[in-house]
Amino acid sequence: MTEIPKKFDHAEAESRWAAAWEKSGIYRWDESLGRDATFVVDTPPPTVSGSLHVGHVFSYTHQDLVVRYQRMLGKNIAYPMGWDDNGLPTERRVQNIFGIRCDPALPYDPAWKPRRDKKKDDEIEQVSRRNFIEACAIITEEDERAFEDLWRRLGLSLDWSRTYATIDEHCRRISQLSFLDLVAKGQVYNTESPTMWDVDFQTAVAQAEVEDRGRPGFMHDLRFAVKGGGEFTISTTRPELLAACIAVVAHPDDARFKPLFGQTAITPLFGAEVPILAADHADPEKGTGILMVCTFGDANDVDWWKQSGLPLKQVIGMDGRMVPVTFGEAPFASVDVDRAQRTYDQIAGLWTKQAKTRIAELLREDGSGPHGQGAAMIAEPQPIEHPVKFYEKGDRPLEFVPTRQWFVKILEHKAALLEQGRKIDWHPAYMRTRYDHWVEGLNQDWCISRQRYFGVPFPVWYPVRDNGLPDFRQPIYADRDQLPIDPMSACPAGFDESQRGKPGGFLGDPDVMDTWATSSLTPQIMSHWGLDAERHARLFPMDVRPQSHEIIRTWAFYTIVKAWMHENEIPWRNVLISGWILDPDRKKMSKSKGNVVTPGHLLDQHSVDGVRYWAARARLGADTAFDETVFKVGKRLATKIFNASRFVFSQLDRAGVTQALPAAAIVEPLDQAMVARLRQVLKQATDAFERFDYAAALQTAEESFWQFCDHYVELVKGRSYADEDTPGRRSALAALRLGLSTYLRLLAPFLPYVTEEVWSWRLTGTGREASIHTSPWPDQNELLGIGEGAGALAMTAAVEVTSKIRGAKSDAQKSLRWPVARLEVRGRGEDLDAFRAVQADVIEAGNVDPAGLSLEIGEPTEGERFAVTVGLGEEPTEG
RNA sequence: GGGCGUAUAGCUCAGCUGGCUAGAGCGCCACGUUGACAUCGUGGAGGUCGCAGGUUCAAGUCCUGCUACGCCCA
Repeated sequence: MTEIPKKFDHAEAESRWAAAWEKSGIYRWDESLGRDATFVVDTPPPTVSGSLHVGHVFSYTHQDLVVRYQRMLGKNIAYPMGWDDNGLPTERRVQNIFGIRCDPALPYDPAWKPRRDKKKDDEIEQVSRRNFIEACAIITEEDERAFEDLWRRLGLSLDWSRTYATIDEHCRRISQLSFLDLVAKGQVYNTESPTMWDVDFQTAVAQAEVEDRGRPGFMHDLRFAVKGGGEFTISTTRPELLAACIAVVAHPDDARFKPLFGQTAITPLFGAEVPILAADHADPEKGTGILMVCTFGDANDVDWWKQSGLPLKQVIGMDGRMVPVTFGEAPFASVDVDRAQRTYDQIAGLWTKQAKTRIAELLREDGSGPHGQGAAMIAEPQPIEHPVKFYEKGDRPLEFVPTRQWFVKILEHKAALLEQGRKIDWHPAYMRTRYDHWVEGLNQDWCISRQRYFGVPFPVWYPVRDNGLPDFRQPIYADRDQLPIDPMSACPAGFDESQRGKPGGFLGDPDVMDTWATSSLTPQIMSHWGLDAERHARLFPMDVRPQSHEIIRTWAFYTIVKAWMHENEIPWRNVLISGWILDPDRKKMSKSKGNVVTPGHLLDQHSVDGVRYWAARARLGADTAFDETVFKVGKRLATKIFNASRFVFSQLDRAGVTQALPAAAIVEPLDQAMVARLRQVLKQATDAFERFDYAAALQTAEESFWQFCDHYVELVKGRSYADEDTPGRRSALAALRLGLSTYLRLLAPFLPYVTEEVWSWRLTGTGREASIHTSPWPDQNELLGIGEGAGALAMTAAVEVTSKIRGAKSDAQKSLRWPVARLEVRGRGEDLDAFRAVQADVIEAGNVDPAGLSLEIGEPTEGERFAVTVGLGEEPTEG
């Protein structure tokens, strides 16, 4: 029999149990069991950016609580972890750490090794695409290790044998399969069209990755000439796009400009003749009410241009500089070609910001105005604050640049996607509104191609025509059994490598997929959709998707899209949304704000159980302020569990009790009253967990456990200490063991280490009971055959009278063992009856002289059950 | 500008479909250590439940408006 230790060394216990759980494999998914017996979790694959903070600990603990409850119910748990390692965040880190950039034109250098010893001033090294990807792999492996170490320490009950990474071979295969399936279903297309473009990263981005940021700008009022005489003034924040102006528009109902519709305007400086037209998006209240349409200043320009049939004048390049253009050649017509060219040459090659300044200067010059009269710009530009679109990870505003991209059709499926959202249970329910709003507000198809390197390639080539240009309209798709492939190194069927880039040959698609194109498939990645139909059926649709609310529009949304497109299914039945960690000033904790707390020292100081307790107190969806005092409370609970268990087991040991005693042994009213309370707690905690409300389950279990310790255990000590084997002692021991065993299991999901530790002393059994974490969740059936006795009323009576006795001693500044010579209890008949049933235990616990006890029927004071008078004795009795 | 959420003791939070004389823990104050626990126990003091109206026999709980904060979207 294990000797029960005196102190709880949480750090030692944590490493010991983490290793033991891994060795015994209690968290493994059993592939042989069917869907109904299995509980499947679609865990967020974190972006392994290398930085960990308490926010991670917070939300991942939430899902683990639910998982541990389900495991104790006897479910076969499928709970894998994945790493979302491809994409821009990794590329950025790799560039910074190794001082490198990818140049896809360079050949692979097998001897090249990345170096970490570079200084800031060292020249950036250009490496081949394959070398660059190898460097990315090095970094992601390191980052993944750091995450895994933390997750293991946190006691997340993951099946580590199922770990995946979104760049690994299996995930590339599933992603490419998904792409080909969407091609077959007609849900994906490639086209050249203006796309939101980050000029620094030089890649397209999707609507979900775009955010509006309030930025200062200037409103410029510019005079345009009307052909044949007259003028008007437009307002614009982007005068540098003047050369790209293709039309001037005002609202169709705007009386001020109605006479101009159908006429032709002439742009200042560049002398372009452009139509004056009506357009609904022109806001009469904004600026002068009439505005220029450029290719492209904003999304309105893009939308309007698409249906206008007007030419495209692209002046912004993919690098964010003004591209050289030739006036006099279509589409850059001008009434004064020489002047237009002279003007434009002054901004060609400049960044847009510089071009704006230069153009503004030119517009101030005399003669730039309509018909050569005055300056085109009236007054000085007016400072304004306006929303500007940025890539969420970018530093400069997005531009609309026409590029060839792959898109998934989502705009035409809004109704179906909303319907899918309604089939899923959201917890809390109001979070579905976010999903609905996002779907309703979609205005672009999902752009899934990125002009990057560390990602999943498209399994696509393009035939090269006789003129040497690729034919994008006739893509050659890879065969399913070829996957995963990289079209930059593999050939399409019927071609050989010598034909790459040659007329009559082929070209590989150089782009990679958006990281969400892969992470939207996490259910399919785990289930091996498309590869293993039986396994898929055992796991899909999944039970729960835990995540936080800011990625409803991305991860949740895209996953719902894919499951619907592939199989007309929902990916999971429940979505659990965790809130955020706020700093003590209630600001969101984020790296950029510099208020991030890292979890390492918290775990050292407050123990894993203490930290998990803090996370478990936060209800789903609710943001929580970071508060270290809560960790202490959790650690205190763990200590309490440890000490209470020591007491109970030492009593059992003393009596030689090694097995659970029969239910029929619990005969004392106080013990039966404790069991009655247990019945309530069990129901409440179970109901809460069934609603995924782990926080409520914890609150119920915790509160009741403290009552168990502070009241029941104290009241029962007298009988428990008895030396002879009486029914009263046996009842106490049976109830203590039952109560403890129940509370330990109720608390096990929250505090896995301390509960396993004390469970292992005396309660470990065989099979499921080898670990508390696989032991059965406590059930009402365990309490069958235990009498109701005086019911819960008996406990209430005992607690209330005991509290009065304690209060009297506290008031008199005496110790709790100070003798009570006289105890008068007055109450109603039924309350007195309840008290009588437990009075022996109360007398013993309060050190009351039995001869001094008197009961009296009467009305207690308002709001209380009993009126109690306590007469303290003269001095403590010995022994 | 639209939407969602939150506002309850000094702090962090419970209070489900209205019945509370509004709770817990932390912190604070006082007292108490020979048998589970000082990583503790006992007791105590703390609130006109953001503001203003309304519904109701009854509102922290429902309705309307407002204010502050957080987030999402434009």
